[in-house]
Amino acid sequence: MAVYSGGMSRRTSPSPPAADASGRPLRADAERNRQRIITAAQEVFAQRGIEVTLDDIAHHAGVGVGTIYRRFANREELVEAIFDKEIQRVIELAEEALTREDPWDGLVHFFTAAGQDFAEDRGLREVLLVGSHGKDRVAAARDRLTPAINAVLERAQRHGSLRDDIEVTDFPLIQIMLGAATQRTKAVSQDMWQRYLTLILDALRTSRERPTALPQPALSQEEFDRAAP
Amino acid sequence: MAVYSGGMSRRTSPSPPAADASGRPLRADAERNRQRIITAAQEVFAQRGIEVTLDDIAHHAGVGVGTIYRRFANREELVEAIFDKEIQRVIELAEEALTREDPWDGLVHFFTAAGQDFAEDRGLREVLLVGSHGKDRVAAARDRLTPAINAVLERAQRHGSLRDDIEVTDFPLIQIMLGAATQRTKAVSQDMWQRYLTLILDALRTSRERPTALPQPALSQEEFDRAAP
DNA sequence: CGTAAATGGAGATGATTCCTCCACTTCTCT
DNA sequence: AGAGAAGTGGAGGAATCATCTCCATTTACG
Repeated sequence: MAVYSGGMSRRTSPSPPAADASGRPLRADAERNRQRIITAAQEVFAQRGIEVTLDDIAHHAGVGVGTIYRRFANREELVEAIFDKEIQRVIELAEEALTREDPWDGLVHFFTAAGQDFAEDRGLREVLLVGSHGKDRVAAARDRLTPAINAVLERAQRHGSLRDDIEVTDFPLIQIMLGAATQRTKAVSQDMWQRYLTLILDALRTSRERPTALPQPALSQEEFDRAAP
Repeated sequence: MAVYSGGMSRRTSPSPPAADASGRPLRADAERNRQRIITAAQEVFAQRGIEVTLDDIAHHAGVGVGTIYRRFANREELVEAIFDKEIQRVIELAEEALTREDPWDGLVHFFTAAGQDFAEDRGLREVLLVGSHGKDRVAAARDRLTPAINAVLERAQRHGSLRDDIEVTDFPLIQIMLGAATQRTKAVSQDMWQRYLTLILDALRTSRERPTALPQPALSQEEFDRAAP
């Protein structure tokens, strides 16, 4: 009963073929299954978080659990394999923001692009924002991420567009807040987080005369109820 | 090994003595234990959420699980008994906000008081904001809450201080976001949510020239890591 | 002090998860 | 083509964990 469903978002790029412990490359069918497992894990983690069972992932990949355990020693190893790649991407996003000409624009772009990644990937939120899972790996990633975020923020502050009292740790906390809004509303609207990001950006500006137009209409009471998990 | 620890915050008011099914009042020791159970449940739900086991609550109350099951048919019944009271309090907060003279002031006060309640009570957040638990009871409560919130918001909008594009469902979503920030930071600071509420209030104003001073300094990187669950 | 009420907490019951194991299938290489 | 190595699925062992029941014992109270 295969439920494998093919590619996911732009974040996916095929992993390089893996070799066996003794250096021998994987048999063709094994390699194919390995890719399926990785893709399935990305999708399932993204949709339902890191707590999902390996049985779920196996089922989604259309393989047996045994097959997963043949390639990954245990759950943790699979989780790492997936999120090393995804965390890397967020770092690139921050570095890229610095190349934008207008500092405020760079900041907005960074908050939005990261928000998009987090909105699409519950697993990524849980690993990178909530903590508690795979501490070491994540701490290392954060050490690369922090200076980049800092640069984005400070550049916008010198420029006068970002209020002075914002610091690095505000970024993950804002993303955590947006993630919570996403979680609560995603059953009904994928992009509600944009409404709240726009609000928060209005808060981050040094000053403003009028509200920025919100990109999403508020949920109706009925939608809000329907979205309840 | 009793761990019963006495009163909690202002939210506590002793429940009226309960009567047995046949109308007979409870024996003195039974009544005492019933109160202990209720208090313990409030405390434990508040600290660790509704998912805690009844064993935990029993232990915290210094009674056996059997004693809980003697008073409450099952888990769900206990949860309801606790949160009916707490939800009621939030409703009162909204109604009270309308009595404040300045509309913006009323709104700020309401968001803050509710934020405080949610920050102190993880169980309340889970029941009232996240949904998924005790749908019916909560839906009923929400029907009373909604008009009150609406009144608070509309009054501030007519007054010109609150931006026009905010609606009722923004309130619970903002509280959800603050709750997420609280959850992530509470191990290190109880009041971080105030920093982010202040930011959000700056977003909700129709216009402003300067940032409002933030009531809490940002977390340091080290604190942020240490706060990880 | 006798009796009805109340109690504690071990354990029955039922989920749930991770991971192992091995009879069987599928590849690959000569 | 056929032997042997590599790979596979998924039932089920082992561990954990939560709800709720049961009853020998303790406690309150007329």
